Amino acid sequence: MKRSGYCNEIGTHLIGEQVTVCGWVSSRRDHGGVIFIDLRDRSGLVQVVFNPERQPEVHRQAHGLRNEYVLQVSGLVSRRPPETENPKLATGAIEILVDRLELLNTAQQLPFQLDEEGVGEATRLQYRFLDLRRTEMQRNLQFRHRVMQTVRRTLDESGFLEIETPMLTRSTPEGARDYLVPSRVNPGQFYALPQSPQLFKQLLMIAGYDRYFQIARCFRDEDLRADRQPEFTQIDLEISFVGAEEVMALAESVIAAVFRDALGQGLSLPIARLTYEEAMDRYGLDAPDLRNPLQLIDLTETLRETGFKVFAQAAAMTGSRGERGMIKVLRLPGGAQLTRKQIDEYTEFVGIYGAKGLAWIKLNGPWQEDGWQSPIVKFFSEAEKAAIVAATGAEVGDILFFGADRASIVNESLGRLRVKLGKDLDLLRGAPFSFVWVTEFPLLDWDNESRRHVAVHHPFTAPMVEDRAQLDAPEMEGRFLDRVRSQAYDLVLNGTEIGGGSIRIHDPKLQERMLALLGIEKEEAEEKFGFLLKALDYGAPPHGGLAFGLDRLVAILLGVESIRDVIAFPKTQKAGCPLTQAPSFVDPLQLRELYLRSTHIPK
RNA sequence: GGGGGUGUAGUUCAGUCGGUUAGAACGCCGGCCUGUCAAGCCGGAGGUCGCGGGUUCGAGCCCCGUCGCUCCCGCCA
Repeated sequence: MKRSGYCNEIGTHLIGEQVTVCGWVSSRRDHGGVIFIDLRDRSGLVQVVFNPERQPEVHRQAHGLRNEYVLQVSGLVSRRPPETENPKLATGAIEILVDRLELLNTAQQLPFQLDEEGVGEATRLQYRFLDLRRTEMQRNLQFRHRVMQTVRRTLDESGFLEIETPMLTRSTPEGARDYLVPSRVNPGQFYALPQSPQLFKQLLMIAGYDRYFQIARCFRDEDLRADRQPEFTQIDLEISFVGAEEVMALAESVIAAVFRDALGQGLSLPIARLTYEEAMDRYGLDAPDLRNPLQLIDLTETLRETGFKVFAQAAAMTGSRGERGMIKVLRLPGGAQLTRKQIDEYTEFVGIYGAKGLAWIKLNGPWQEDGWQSPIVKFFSEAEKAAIVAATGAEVGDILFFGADRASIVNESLGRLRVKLGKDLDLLRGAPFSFVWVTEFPLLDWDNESRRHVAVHHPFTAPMVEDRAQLDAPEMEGRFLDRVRSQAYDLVLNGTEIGGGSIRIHDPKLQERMLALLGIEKEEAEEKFGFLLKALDYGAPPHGGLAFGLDRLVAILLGVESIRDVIAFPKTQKAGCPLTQAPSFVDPLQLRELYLRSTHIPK
């Protein structure tokens, strides 16, 4: 049952040789006389030819072949006759003249055609084993493999140890909802599937392993998105005796290796950087796509005294915890030609993010000549108009979009509008892949719902050395702590966060203080992750690390919209698997063994 | 939990104002066909219009409910 190679490997160098290939019938063209079949395997296609004059018996056999039948064919590699070469095919210069045909298996008519575009995802996932035969999915998963191997090799060569950590672990506070696994031998108790190997990798640093990595499956029981699955894969790494610079440099070297090996492209290093503050100021989001030339401009000071009440009120706003009001503008060059309908659609769009409206000015001409078309322009003084032009550089033909509200609403709504305009109007410029580091994230954020601070990254992230004193000042408790910066960094690719990490706290006193600021009681901390706190007491080295979202990274590099297209067996938006029908009800006996009873009442 | 989109043949879709027998392409089946590669020509089969209820003389189309898939908000690093 030997085969001489993959279909795609049969080339002109084998002309005159006898070969054997195995694969699926991708298409057949039966002329009554000569029959052509494209035989497909994971490598690609090769045309095999059944000629009645060459092998009448085999030719007769070939009449019965249908799509997706599984064959083994042996024959002579031959240059195609002149005028019949197919330049669209890698193997298009040759064909195999079949002498022997073995029908390894037949196949029913497929539920969808493998070469059809736009087949519904429900059907594709239900028959994923067929969907995965498609060229695109073959390409995606083979590319993903290449990325993973490159990561492994690169990190191995950089002295990293690949170490596995438990999948059955314990629930941690903070973060996402856990997937729980009941313990049979410990009635009433549960494991949690890991949201990430975070605590374990810190323990490995404390244990002296110095450089750890893992391509780790992570689980989070939250609602899904196009770039979010309940289980996903992280390239997780951690290093001892380093600062943020070393971690970022290492991460860059990994990404550069992926570019070189998987994409065959160079990547110019170092990757550009922005602080969180700069990113929010200019782009309104912490993951900006720098291919988009549009920027936000802060007009809060310029228009603080304006007669337009909506703006003036926003500028005067001070939130309960120090969140300011803000006026920002987004200038769209050439945007004066947007229709009223388009503007209405953008107004509705920013409403999704909490904006109460979207003020705009079309610059049909200079303001001095009454050239500004806008529902709000009548409120502005001449000085304000001049200042708006000076601040934005706006020219005739442009449109200005304004946001005025709490800073978080202004930034998010205009930031998202910037992204949407970039997509709608095809504004993205420059290289197809644009990386940027975003650094100096805030350490803490105020959560209004629970009335306490929460960690922006996670509770083990170290503050910036310069800001440490603010944390320790007792009078700071519960006040404006969102101004403290952390040693956290995100790597952003084309406007999507593909990796993030931080330098961790290795000082037990600081870790204790941090937990106190997060409102986690000593007892609770002791119970939930006392093991980490204890470990910090036994000689914890300074350490830090980072994790890449492998699914997102691969999806962006391949230019596919959804990470489901780079995962072999993904789940639907309701976290189900149409192939296996998971999740499912289980036998009551299984539940009894686990000391469980469902409270669910079927409708 | 909320908002938007969508569901018609195996697949992708069309289906007018509510009106007679629900169409097309591809696929499938049969026949013909010796250089195709989107093979070609002739013929044919194939429908619980997601599901349930309602309005109507009459519903793929209107109304109510429900389910699936999908995009987004909330949630989630």
